[in-house]
Amino acid sequence: MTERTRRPGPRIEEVARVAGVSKSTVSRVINGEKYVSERSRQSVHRAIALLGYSPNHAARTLAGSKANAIALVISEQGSRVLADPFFAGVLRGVHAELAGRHVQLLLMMNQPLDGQDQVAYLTGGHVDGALVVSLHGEDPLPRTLHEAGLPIVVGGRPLAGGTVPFVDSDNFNGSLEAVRFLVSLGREKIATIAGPRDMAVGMDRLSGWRCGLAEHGMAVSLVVHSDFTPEAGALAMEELLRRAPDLDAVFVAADIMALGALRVLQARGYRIPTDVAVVGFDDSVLASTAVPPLTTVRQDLEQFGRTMTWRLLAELAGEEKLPLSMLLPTSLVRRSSA
Amino acid sequence: MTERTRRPGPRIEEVARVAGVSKSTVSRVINGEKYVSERSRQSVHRAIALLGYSPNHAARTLAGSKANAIALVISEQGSRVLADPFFAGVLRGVHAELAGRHVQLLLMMNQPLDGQDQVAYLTGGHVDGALVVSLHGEDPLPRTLHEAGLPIVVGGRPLAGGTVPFVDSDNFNGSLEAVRFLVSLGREKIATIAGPRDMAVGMDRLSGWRCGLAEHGMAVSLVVHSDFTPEAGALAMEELLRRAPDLDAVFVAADIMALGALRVLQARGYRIPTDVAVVGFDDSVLASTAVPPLTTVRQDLEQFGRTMTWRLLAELAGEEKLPLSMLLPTSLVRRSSA
DNA sequence: TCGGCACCTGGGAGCGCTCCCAGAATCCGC
DNA sequence: GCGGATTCTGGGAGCGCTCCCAGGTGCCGA
Repeated sequence: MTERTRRPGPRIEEVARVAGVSKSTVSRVINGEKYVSERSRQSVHRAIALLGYSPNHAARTLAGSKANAIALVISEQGSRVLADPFFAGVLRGVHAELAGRHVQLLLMMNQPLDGQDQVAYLTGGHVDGALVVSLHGEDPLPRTLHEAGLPIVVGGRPLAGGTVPFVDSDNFNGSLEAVRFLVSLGREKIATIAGPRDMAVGMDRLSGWRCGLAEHGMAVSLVVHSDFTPEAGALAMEELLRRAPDLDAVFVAADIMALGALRVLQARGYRIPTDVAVVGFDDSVLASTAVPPLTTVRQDLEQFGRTMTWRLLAELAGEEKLPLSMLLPTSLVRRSSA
Repeated sequence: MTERTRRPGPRIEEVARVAGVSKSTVSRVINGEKYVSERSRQSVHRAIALLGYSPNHAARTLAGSKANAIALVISEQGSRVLADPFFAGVLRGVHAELAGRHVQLLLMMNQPLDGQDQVAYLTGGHVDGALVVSLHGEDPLPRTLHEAGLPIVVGGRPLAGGTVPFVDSDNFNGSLEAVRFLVSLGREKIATIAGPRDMAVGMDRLSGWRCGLAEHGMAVSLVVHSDFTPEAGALAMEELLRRAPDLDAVFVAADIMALGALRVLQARGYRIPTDVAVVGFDDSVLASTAVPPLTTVRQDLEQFGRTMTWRLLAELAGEEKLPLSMLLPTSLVRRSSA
């Protein structure tokens, strides 16, 4: 006797009836198409407000040619330490940019086991496009998806290069500015703790350091590669001090490594910044709470997320002549460590 | 002339044909219903694998009585500093628990502007349930959703109490253990920097401290409330030292505040842990990189996320006699600060 | 022998939209 | 005035599933 349970809320049909038009017209209004009279548009809007109508996502997706959803894919190949605050900031930006549009945000993490499935899912029409946050430069996922024809935007420059659209902080110029600042302070023996060679973010920051030193004819030999952990940063600092006990500045490619470096320097009796000036990168929470507070290069993660999303939505909207990739400005934040 | 574009991939009809059964039977196999012969089940599975079939989410949702999706709602009322690493850890757990099931994870952030819309969306049949991560104890959202009949699990005990299912770390016992540890070290004047009064996490950790002291007949007057920032932690520490310059231990309700406290203590010339023992809470990255490395109470955030998800899915599956709320064990991590 | 029940199966309506098509109304220049 | 473009509108097929219903089969106890 009981009717089959239905989802709550009014249907488009009901809106049409109240507005005194056909459901085709209501659909046109909802989707912002042209060829709708102002009169119809008004009355549809009124009806929607009156009934509290909200379109059924599943039905739109099924009937239409788009999924009304994008995926945020976190491609996790190690280095989760770096990823944590990075990720939260970016996410905030993504969400802000999506606000008000009828686009669902699906979250996927790239776990080793389901790489296959994931590609199938993403390219299977369940989403219109994807934001791929991939800190590991040689991750094949972005390329795979892109070649499968799925519109994507990668967060962080892919090492492989090629034609995949990406957004990244301007790591090169950020580092360059940091080094120029150290030089302006009169520092003459400027070392660096660089990121891993297989991550673009590591290489770009290293290039900036190199370039900054080269500008002033300074030697570019004091490099130690490390990964993005405080422990590795400490080891790298020890190595640098072994090679050059008289260095007077170090540019560390991530705040989290700088913490380790700071600890080693202090343990060895170096005064900061008097004896050794330290500059980090990221301006994470860690930077302001370090002792002494860390001078660092700030990247705006929320802007990062917004830009990725904007770029993807623009492509989905059919906009042309979009820039393939975009670099976001960084800025030096002066605190006490340099 | 061109056919209307269709999504790629095979349909259920095709699977049925290849398997030599009807689409009803294929549907039954996919949904794990009973009353399917072993023979049919096998051949359907073979056909699915052969064709690389993956069910269309929109169609399932439209036709069926459930949405096959859950929402992760980040209810952001300030205190984002605490939220960042917390959130990333929980998310990992949620995702891990969801792996392999055909349930989409939708992400929503609770921005002030769209509170109304959000409730409408969530209760409008777009999702089967929601995980609400809400650190702010008096957030009305959980209650609103719950009263609207949407199955939810809240991350973090709601202050209002009531009958909303939640998962939380066992903040009380974690703090209790920390204090007992300090007592076992022979400390006699144990202060605390507590969290805000309007957050359950703050109050529970404070209760643990109180209880631990009361067990040994010690005074429970050395309390300063603070918020979850290093700056506020520093101010709180200064206040404590003003009131009791001779304190010999401080239990800080969050690592991030402990950093500020540490800085103040060191600036005042207190040796850690010789003069003052410091114990934090959370075991975030901050703890291991602090100088000295922080003894702290560890909460397993991934487990936190897994448990929330498990609880929600179990409820959706119609399981009965589920515990209303669940507290997850914490453990003391001994480092150098105490 | 025969109902009754558990097990298994296929057919087909219909979920709530979008989008194609056909056609009506209006406007323009010649 | 008239053909054509442009603007607007409604009707209805169909997206890919789920779930109800009707019905078939085999096994049991009466």
